[in-house]
Amino acid sequence: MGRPREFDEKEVLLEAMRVFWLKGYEATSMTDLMGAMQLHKGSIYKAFGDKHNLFYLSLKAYMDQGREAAVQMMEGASSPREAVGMFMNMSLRQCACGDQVKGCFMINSIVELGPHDEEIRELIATFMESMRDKLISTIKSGQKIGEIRTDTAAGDLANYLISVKAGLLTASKVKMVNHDPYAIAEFALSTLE
Amino acid sequence: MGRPREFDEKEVLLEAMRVFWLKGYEATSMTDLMGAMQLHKGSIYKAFGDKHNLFYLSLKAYMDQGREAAVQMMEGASSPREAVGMFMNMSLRQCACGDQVKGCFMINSIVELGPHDEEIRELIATFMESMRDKLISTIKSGQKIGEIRTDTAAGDLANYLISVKAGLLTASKVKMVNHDPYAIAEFALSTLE
DNA sequence: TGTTTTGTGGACCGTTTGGTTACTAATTAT
DNA sequence: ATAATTAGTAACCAAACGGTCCACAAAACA
Repeated sequence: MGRPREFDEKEVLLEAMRVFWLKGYEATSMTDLMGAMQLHKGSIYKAFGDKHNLFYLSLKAYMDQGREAAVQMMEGASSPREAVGMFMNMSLRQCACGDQVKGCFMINSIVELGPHDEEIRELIATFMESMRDKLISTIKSGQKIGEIRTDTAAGDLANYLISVKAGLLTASKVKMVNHDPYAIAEFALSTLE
Repeated sequence: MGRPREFDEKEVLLEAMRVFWLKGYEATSMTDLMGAMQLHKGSIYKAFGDKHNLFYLSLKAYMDQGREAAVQMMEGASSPREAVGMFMNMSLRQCACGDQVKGCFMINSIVELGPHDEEIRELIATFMESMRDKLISTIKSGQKIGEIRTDTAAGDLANYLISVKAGLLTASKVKMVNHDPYAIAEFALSTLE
C-alpha cells in the first residue's frame, strides 16, 4: 500500500557506489549523490537512511558483487593452481586498468575509514576472512595434487597472496613508471611452486 | 628584521603531520589543525599558506624522514640480503604495530588523493621511484654475490617487494584474525632465494 | 626613541555541509 | 468515495567549512 517507488533501489545504489568508489566517503557530498542518483535529498534519506548507511550499503553491494564474480570464476577453473591465478588477476582487470585509476572500492574504504569506523572495518574484515577461507581450501587442493608447495601452510600462503593483491591495487594508484601489476602477480604466482 | 616567529616551524609541522596521518586530508579540519598545532588560524595561513599546502609539506616531511631512516638503516646492514630484509620490516614496525592502526601516511595519501590530486600523486611517485632505485641497486649487489636469485630482473623483484610492502601496510588496517604482517614479510623475503 | 616590519589573535566572511520538515502526489484498503 | 499510507519535492536549518582581514603587539633597524 502507499505510493510506489519511482526508482529502482538497486539501480540507484549502484550509482551511489560509483561516486563513493571514485571520491571516497568524506569527499562525497549529498549534492554529488543527488546528482548521480538523480534523486532528491528527501527520497534518498527516506529510502536509505543517512549518508553513512548509504555508504555501508554501497560497499556491501560492491563486495557481494565481487564475491559472486570470484566464486563463479574460480569454479570455472580447470585446476586449483589456475583458480588461484584467476583470483589474483581478477580485480586487477577490474580496478587497476585503463585511464581512470580509481582502485578497489574496498581497499579505498579500509584505508580511509578502517581505523575510525568500526562498522565498516568489521564489514570488510568479515568479507576478507571469508575470501581467505575460500582461497585456503583452493590452495589445499593444489597442495594435495602437487601443484603448490607444501613447505608452507595454506593459511600463510593465502595471507601472502591477499597482501600481494592488496599491494597491487594500492600501488597502481601511484602510477609509477615501469610498474606492471600483471607481471608482479605472475611472479607472485610463480613463488607458489 | 621584524618580529620573529613564536613557534618552531618544524615542530608544528610534525603536529600537523600527525593529524593528517591519523584522519586523512578531507576529514581533517582547520579546527583540528589549530588544536594540534596550538596555533591560531591566521598564523597557520601566514606561515604555511592554505590547507592543501600544509598537507603537502606534512607529507613531504614524512617521506623525507622515512627516506633518511631507510638509508641509514640499510647502510648499516651487513649484507644486501639483510638490507632488503630491513627495508621490508622497517615501516611495518612504524606503521602497523600496536593499538592505533593508522597505517602508513604515504599509502593513506595515495589512496585518498592519488586519482584526483596530481601534485600529491607526483610527489609520491617521485619518492617511490627513488626508493625503488635504491632497492634495485641493493638487489643487484645481492645477485652478484649469490644471495638473491638471478632468474628474475632486479627491477621486477623490487617492484614485487614494494607491492608486498604496500599490501602489508594496507591489509593491516583490516585487522583480520590470524594475519601476521611479519610472517608474510618473512615469506616474501624467502622467495628471493 | 620613533619607525618599520612582521607575527598574533580573533572577529568575520560567504559557502557548503548533512539532515529535517511540511506539503503535495500517488496508490491501496475499506 | 474516502481514509490511510507512503513517495516526491523543495524550502529550510543550524553548524561547520576553508579562508580573509584588521587591530594590536613585539621585535629590529634607523
